[in-house]
Amino acid sequence: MYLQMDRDRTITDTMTTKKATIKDIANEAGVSIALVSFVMSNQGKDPDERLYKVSEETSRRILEIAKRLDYHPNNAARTLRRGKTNTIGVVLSDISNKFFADIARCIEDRAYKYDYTVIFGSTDENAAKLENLVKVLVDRGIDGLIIVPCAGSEKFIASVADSHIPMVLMDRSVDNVDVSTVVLDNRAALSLAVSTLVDSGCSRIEMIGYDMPLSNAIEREEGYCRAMARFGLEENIAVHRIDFRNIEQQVREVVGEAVGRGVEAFVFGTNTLTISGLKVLDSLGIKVPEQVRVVGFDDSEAFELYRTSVAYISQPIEQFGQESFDLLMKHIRNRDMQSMTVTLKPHLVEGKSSSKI
Amino acid sequence: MYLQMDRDRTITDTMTTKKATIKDIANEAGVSIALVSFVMSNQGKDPDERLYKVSEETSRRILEIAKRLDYHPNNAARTLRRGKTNTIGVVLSDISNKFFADIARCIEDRAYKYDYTVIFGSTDENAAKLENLVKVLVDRGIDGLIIVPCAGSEKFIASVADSHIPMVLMDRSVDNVDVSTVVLDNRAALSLAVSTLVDSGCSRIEMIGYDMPLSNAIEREEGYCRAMARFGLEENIAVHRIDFRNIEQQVREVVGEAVGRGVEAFVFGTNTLTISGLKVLDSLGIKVPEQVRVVGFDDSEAFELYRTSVAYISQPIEQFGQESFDLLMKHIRNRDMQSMTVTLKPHLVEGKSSSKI
DNA sequence: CTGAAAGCGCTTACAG
DNA sequence: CTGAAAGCGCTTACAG
Repeated sequence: MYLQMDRDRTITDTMTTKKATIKDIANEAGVSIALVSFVMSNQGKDPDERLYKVSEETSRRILEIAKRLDYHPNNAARTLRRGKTNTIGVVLSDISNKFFADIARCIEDRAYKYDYTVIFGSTDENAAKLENLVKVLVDRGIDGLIIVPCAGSEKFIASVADSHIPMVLMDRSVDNVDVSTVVLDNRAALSLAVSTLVDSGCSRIEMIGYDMPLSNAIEREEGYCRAMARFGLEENIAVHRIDFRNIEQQVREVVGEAVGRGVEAFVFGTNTLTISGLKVLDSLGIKVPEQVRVVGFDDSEAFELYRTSVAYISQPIEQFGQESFDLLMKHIRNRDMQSMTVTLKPHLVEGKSSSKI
Repeated sequence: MYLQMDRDRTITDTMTTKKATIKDIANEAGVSIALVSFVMSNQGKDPDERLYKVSEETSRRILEIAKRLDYHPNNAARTLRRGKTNTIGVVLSDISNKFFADIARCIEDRAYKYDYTVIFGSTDENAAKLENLVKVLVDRGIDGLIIVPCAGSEKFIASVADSHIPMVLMDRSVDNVDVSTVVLDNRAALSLAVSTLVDSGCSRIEMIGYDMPLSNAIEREEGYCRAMARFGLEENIAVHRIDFRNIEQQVREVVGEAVGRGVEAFVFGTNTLTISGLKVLDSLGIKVPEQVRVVGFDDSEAFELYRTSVAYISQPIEQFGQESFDLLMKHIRNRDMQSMTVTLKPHLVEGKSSSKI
């Protein structure tokens, strides 16, 4: 019991031992806090670029004391003074979704390199949640935002753009808003998917996508339709739009019905839909690619495992993360920069299910 | 060109229109900034708990002006004054790994509820990176840390614990350090795995885990060995330790060799190993469960898809996130709290590959 | 080469 | 019920 109390007292003591500040260093070194601040802030800088010269000896002494006192600049004070947080907010659909988790990781790495901190938020495709998240982040004082817009958030996105907070949209674009955007060439992606299937002898190819008014969903549909038309398969065009709140059941119905009609191949519009579709096909006892061919979307460990593996459209994840971050940095550094759109190229990963038999 | 300039000027104007502060509100309302601050900080609070009473009318007027001026408290100033950031750091292995991504999502949701912001960092099982990340986060001034320790980080973890920064370890424990921890009952998990396989008629069951001195890896091995012993299968015990930097190749060798020896079943120690193992089995043309049975670890969309699906140990992801966060909150609120360990229960998700034929 | 001082926006005893 | 004032830790002209 006594031991316990001693231990607690020690904890409290340590707690009240405040962290060292520039004031402590200044006292110890017998110089002004201004000098300490200056030395601390000009560490890595090229001597010629420094505003003032500090004598080698003083500088060294200050640095040494700082080290001894285990000095760490107070971030809040610095932020308050500088008006810059070195933090960005990243608002995406769901960070537990593999596609976004992968991108998150790339952004994290890149931000770390640039001495930026990133705060993630998931919207679950809910516009109210997106709005709330962005507000919280802005209140926190982020320097910029990377946002995956969701259906219904268009007006709010426009208002954020108007407020001139540095911002980059990712994965999906929003019409009539002057904002930088990083997206996939979705039409090219679906064109790739259709071509592959046509090459392998299919003509009854149907698409399964989301029933959401999102740029990427719309463009993927368009890409599918155009590609089908290009191959003279207009009459086989069929797009099934799935409500993302009820994926499992709807995919089951759609796939079951389509297979019954003798469809030869499916193109799925997202990774979640692909997984769901493969499960359904499996449970129906339908063999891929023997009975039905499949082209999925996004990388998934599942695709490689699925029987002799399915083919899928692979998005350049790293580029998504990097380009979004880099573009945001540019906007942060130059607030007057023109907004721009970066379009990334997809590529097709062949699986036996799409190749010629 | 002129239009362009006009546009830029507007941007600049907007930019220099500074955000409203309590001072602006005070001026507008004809009261002191102290009063404004007080009103703003006691919004939701029970009137009886408020330190002072402010006249209804004044309060309402201030709130109204705040709203009109779109006032948002400056986070940096508040933090500087309060010495509390309402931000926690979460350092995990790799946020793009499904297991951690899922947990991250749970922590994010929970933190959001409690008005906390969370900053994630990935270590890639690299102790130096972990150390660096934690230092950056502490410099940023987080209120607490959730850490997935990696091999080699033990001493550093101990030093962080000594500094009395509120901290919770997750997924893995560290010996001889007085720190709260949330872990899976790994022995129970492997016991479940082995029992299931024995039930389905296997006796030549081998385990494939990581070659890492981590508590969870060690406990899973122990769990496997004990369970095998309990069933009188001591002589069949075989644990294969994989170097996590070279998973693919090593798993290929180990699995290939074991199958050659007529092994009946594999227990994999993590999701990554399971995926890797299933790929190898597939590429070797070995049918699961007909030729070899498999019990994997962690949920993966891939498992359900894998042929007639494999069985796997499912970890309670939500609890991992929630318990870790809640425990950390307790430590933040009560700095003298005794550290404690929360052990979560695994459960087995049956797949046809493990069930009796 | 170095120091004194103002100020970033907020909170919190203290005084009335 | 309300105000004046100090101070959180830092940066940045300004002055010498």
